[in-house]
Amino acid sequence: MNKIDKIIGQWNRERPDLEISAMALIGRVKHINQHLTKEMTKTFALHKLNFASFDVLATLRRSGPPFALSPNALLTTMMVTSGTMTNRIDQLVKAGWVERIGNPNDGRSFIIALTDQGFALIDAVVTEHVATQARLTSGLNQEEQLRLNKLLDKFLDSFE
Amino acid sequence: MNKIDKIIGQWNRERPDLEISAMALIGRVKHINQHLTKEMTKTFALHKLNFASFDVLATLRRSGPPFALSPNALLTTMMVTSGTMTNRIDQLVKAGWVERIGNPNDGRSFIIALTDQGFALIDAVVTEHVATQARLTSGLNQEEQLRLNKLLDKFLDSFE
DNA sequence: CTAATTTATCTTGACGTCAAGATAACATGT
DNA sequence: ACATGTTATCTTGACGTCAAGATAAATTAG
Repeated sequence: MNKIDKIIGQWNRERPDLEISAMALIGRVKHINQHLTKEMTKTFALHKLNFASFDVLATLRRSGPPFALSPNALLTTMMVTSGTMTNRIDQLVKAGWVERIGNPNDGRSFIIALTDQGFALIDAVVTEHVATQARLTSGLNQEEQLRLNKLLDKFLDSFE
Repeated sequence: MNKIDKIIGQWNRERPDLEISAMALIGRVKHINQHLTKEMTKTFALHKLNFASFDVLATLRRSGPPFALSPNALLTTMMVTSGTMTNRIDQLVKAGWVERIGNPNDGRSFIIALTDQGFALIDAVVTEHVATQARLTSGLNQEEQLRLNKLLDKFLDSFE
């Protein structure tokens, strides 16, 4: 009898007219996400990073050489607003992990490039991060993870 | 080939040493949660509510008569800090949906009680909310939802 | 060549949250 | 009684985010 089950029980008692089967599913997704986020953040904090900064560095790293993208490309990938992106970049520049490089062919635009320190940092952090993720999912065996992945994939696809 | 698959592909190319199967699973949970939250928020916004306010009103409503709980009980249930709770309550009091009622036996404590307007509001909103949730999960059939629920439940239980 | 439009990025102000600590009342041991 | 510790709630300051709009450069239409 966990937290979600208790909530469902309360609603069934108070509002038996409502068909709330979807609520349990959505509630579980929310709680799982909350827990995972909290735990992953701990790994980042060990390197003075927050989730947002990790996200930017990781996106640049996995984009491959030359490890540089425009702010616009970054905010599109991460689905955040331009204001948020500017803020994230400012912090990373201040820390010396990325730099803004002007585009000679377009006075408006820049590319955000990993510095050597930024590259070294994200390469180290992502290794730990992957280990954290493996630990967080270890409560399910290989076969369960596969089935869960398939269902989540279908769920996700249904939104488009 | 969705967004998650693309990220996995990039990591496999750039860091083939990493075993990143957990990343896809966690990434999907994150994206699904983000989408669900965004959609549910729209329902709340129709009634000038945000997610936080809905959460408080719904917790009071489903707790049953007399539809009142202490701030401490509320923040424990919702896993937010006391500062967050004070802020949420202040807003709801200002809007006239809850009221702070002092405890004659304990000068420190209050209970937060739904007003008649608050009760009427949350009863209406939750009905719409449940319909929204049903729509958001309609991409999976009954059997798939059941299997997903079971897997999520096990996943969630593995955190304790 | 100029004016209007589009594109890329940054700025501002507001919001919800948290961590840390302040405040005030209650409970307990001597 | 009184001092000490505990409990319940609120306050403050900082953070990350967003929406709206400002700025400035590039593009397009006439």
